[in-house]
Amino acid sequence: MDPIIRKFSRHFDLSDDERTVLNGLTAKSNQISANTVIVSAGDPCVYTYLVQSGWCMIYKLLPDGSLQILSYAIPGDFLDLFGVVLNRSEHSIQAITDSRICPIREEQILELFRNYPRLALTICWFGARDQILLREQIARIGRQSAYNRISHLILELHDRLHTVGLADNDSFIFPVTQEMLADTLGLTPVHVNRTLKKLRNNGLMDISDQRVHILDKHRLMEETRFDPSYLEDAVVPDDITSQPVKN
Amino acid sequence: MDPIIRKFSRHFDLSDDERTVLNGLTAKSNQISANTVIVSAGDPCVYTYLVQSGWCMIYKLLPDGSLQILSYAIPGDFLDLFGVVLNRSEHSIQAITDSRICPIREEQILELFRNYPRLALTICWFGARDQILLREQIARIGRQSAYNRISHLILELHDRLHTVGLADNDSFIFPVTQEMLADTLGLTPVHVNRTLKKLRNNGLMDISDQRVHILDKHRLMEETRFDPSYLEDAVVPDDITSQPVKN
DNA sequence: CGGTGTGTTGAAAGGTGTCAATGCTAGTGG
DNA sequence: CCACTAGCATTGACACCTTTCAACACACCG
Repeated sequence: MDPIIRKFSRHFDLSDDERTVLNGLTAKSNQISANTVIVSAGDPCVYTYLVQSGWCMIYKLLPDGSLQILSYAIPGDFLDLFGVVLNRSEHSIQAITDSRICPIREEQILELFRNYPRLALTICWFGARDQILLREQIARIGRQSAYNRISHLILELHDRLHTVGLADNDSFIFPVTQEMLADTLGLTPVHVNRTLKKLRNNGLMDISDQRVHILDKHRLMEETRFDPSYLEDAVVPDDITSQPVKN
Repeated sequence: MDPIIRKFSRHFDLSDDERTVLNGLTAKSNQISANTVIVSAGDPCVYTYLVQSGWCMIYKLLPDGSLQILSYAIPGDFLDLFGVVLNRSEHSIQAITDSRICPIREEQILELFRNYPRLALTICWFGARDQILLREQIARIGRQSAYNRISHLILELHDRLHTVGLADNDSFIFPVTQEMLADTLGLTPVHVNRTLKKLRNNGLMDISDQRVHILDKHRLMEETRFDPSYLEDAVVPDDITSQPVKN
């Protein structure tokens, strides 16, 4: 089954008509190699993308030359879903690994809004979820120690990856360098390194060789007070899902 | 003219039909007093709100007891616009000042998606803008000094308030305590106080008596490297705005 | 084989936090 | 009208988490 169908199906049962439209969205995809810049800040927003495989990062290059990574996109995530209603992108997007992404034209999204209100609403749900992740990121950076920032982010990623079948119970492939972790969490690479060492010595997690090993998830969640409820799926409200597809 | 009409009109010309629907959204409004909790984390999402007057804050209470303010809502802003597609709220919302807010039922938003695609898309635009502000907040907290965090936030708020006529060229009412500023920017109240003093001594801005005075906007923008372009309005794409209202 | 990116470690500096005390203003109640 | 309190702003001294600077190890790769 096409990933996009699976993604939307999580929220309600699709009609045949809707399946056809969604399949049309992902008819073609592009293979891109690691470090490819997909969207550059200031670019006009013409496409949104569905990540089929690989990791991407959404980031801002600040005027002082520093880098702030805002979020990571993993398979199943949309890149810049709402970008299509904006004139130009305020951030940049880059592939971290070799990736396969599926470009979706602005026009195709608008078509959903015109004629497929349930799909349009579901897209809003994806957007709402992105917002939740951004808010969680703010709370991480704003009010937690380096130790907890890293723990919390790793737990979140583990949960997200597990949902799409890319993590087993205690490990996953993690193509993020310590420097990128630093640029994500508002730290320095050096301090990330020291903190990772401490996490390892404490028997909580081990990040090495592009792989995260969660050594003691229970204690990790307890010490970080990680509450994964914000990652749960929602269901699109009945009163619209039960509507006929077209008005 | 009703504020909500003005808000949507900024993006395209409304049909009479659309005006009627929008007016219906804001038919009634509630006066609430300062410090009222409007939404509490964990609540089911039944309403979104349009702020007509006053300031509100969106925040998270963290498990360790600390507070992270995520964003501020000023008149013309929606509170929790996408909340309606979620099962429960992940954050809390509280009035900072006495405020007038206009509750909008979930069902009313869904109605827009069913029958008023242009309005639904515009709502996405508002959501996209919220996302941009959240991302900017991440960059502020993650990669800037206390000095620049405060400057940047104040410049952003000044711009936003100016847009809705609540700031003149160099000052605005600012009902935010130093402690709240600290909880917004990931600092301590003590350090906020010292930093404000430094900003004042440097002749950049003065915050006192619930009011911000911008003393030297040019230098402030230069030192902070503040680029307000992310605050500009976008226009909803022609190809949907030129569509008939109903399909 | 040298170059480059990444990880690792040490020492020192510094921005920010912590603790604690004081002043100020508005509001409350006697 | 005056205590009295509560909330907020302000300041000093000191501790500490994090940064900065620098050096070195290691793996990968052309």
